Amino acid sequence: MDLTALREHSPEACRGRETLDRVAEKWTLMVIAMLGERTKRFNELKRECVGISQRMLTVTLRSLERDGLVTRTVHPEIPPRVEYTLTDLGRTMLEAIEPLLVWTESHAARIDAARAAYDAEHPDRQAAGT
Amino acid sequence: MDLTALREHSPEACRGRETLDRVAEKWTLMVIAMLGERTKRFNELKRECVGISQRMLTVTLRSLERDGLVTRTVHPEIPPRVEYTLTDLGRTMLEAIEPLLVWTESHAARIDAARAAYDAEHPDRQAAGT
DNA sequence: CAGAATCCCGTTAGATACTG
DNA sequence: CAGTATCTAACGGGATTCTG
Repeated sequence: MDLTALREHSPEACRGRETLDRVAEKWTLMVIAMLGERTKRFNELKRECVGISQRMLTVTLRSLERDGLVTRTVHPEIPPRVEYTLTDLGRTMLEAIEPLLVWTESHAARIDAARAAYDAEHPDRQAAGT
Repeated sequence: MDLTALREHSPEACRGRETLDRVAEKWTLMVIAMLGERTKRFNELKRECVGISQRMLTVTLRSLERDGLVTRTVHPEIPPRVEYTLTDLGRTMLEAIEPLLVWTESHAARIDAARAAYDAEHPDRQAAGT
């Protein structure tokens, strides 16, 4: 893999890093993963993204829409119904993060163990509020 | 792909989400990517992770070390030399994020375009300080 | 139901200065 | 060189209230 571009100072490289930042935003991966299953409504996403607040879901979705990763469809009904769907671009991103999601689930225990071991060996270095 | 676990409230699911958070920390992907090339020294990483501050690199590396993803080796010389290397676990993570890194580089332009288009169509909705 | 708006606090992260 | 320490501004993000 060639990562040369990430280190450069060109405008393209900056965009690459910005995109990396977007990926690294707290709820991006989670929301994309959930929408990867199928089109979903606001409250459905809210229920599934355990721990997300209403506000952050709104902000995240708006941001994903802006980046062309998610489509927002308002159905003019009462009560209102709004559906969110991955765009083609969003689906390419989903494919790109699938290995990471799988890794996350299958290695969580090992990381937990490593963390405990580290904390046991470095009783001094531990952060206060963790 | 089965993402059921991410939605659950079990301890394992919580660990999964925590691991997702760790992955989504701002500099994690970048540092892992850079170390994926080879063992590197502190200042080398600092130079390559454009935009990172000394403090954030320290914090990120310490955190990665704690999670068993990176090894820190101090060579007792003067001037001091400290080297960082991916562990086996870290290398499995590197493999998991490679598709994402590639995606990031190859789709940055499209995201940029989508963003510009969105901003043009929604002159009202734009955030102030973006 | 699906938000928008407001308030407000804790954490994050940059800048700076110091050290083994 | 490879950090640590401190101080502070900025931002993220929760809780609450209000609306079409």
